[in-house]
Amino acid sequence: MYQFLYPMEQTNSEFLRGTLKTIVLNLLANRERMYGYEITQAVKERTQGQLLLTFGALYPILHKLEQEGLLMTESVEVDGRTRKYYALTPSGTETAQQKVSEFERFVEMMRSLLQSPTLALTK
Amino acid sequence: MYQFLYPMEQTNSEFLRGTLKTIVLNLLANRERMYGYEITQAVKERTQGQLLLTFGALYPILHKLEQEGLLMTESVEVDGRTRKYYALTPSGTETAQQKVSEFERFVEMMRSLLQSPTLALTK
DNA sequence: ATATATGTATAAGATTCTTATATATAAAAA
DNA sequence: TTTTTATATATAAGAATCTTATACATATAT
Repeated sequence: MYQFLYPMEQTNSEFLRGTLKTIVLNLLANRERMYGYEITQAVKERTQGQLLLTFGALYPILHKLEQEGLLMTESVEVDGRTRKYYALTPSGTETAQQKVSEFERFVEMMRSLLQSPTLALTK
Repeated sequence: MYQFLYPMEQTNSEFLRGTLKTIVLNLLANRERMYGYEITQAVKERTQGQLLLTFGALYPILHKLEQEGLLMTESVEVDGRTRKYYALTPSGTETAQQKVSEFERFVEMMRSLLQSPTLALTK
């Protein structure tokens, strides 16, 4: 009945800015192919409802990634409606991996900026 | 002569989007008060030249944080030029700490989205 | 004399996201 | 049986956030 036993706090954190492409590419890296609605549901599940990726944000991203040659599409007719599948191209697979490394590097950089110097001997 | 022995790779990563306020607030949390130019230099040093915070990004942030009551300013005349110091208000100190927690939560959320399900038993 | 370092600040433009809206079918609940 | 919820793709207006360019000004090093 209820999807979550406890209401989850939603993070529409400003930190998300600039991470959505990376999220989409990496979800696709794990699942062969997905369609838009499926991606929003996967994001919701994996974050326990913390992150709700909206269509207004998702579709422009999908279209841009396709245009950049990182995704390829395949349209399938289901129940009289067109379902559009997205899958990584070889170039997209490579980019997905690069983004993860870049993210880890970014996190380390942020930590060096956020930690207090008394704890870290920064001079 | 050379500030860095090895040329550092610059990260003007898209991940930075939305993190600059957090960075500025936390630099100020460690140093009593700082002026704009000093902040750009501190960012450069702490990240070994990886992140170069430009003035075009910094000043609008400082002004906005002041307007929100998170920073207070003090102008000092040095060599015929006005140097404007920024310091955290009590509210700014609180926000700085909150941002760090929020960032750590964000990183965990990102990891749950970026990791491959074969490694992580996601379902 | 020229370049580099120090210093504050605005403005035009690009990118990225949020919120609102449009369209449409199927299943479940009231 | 009517309404709500879930499923499905997509655009557009607007807000927020950064990048790049520019303006102004002094001091020091080359």
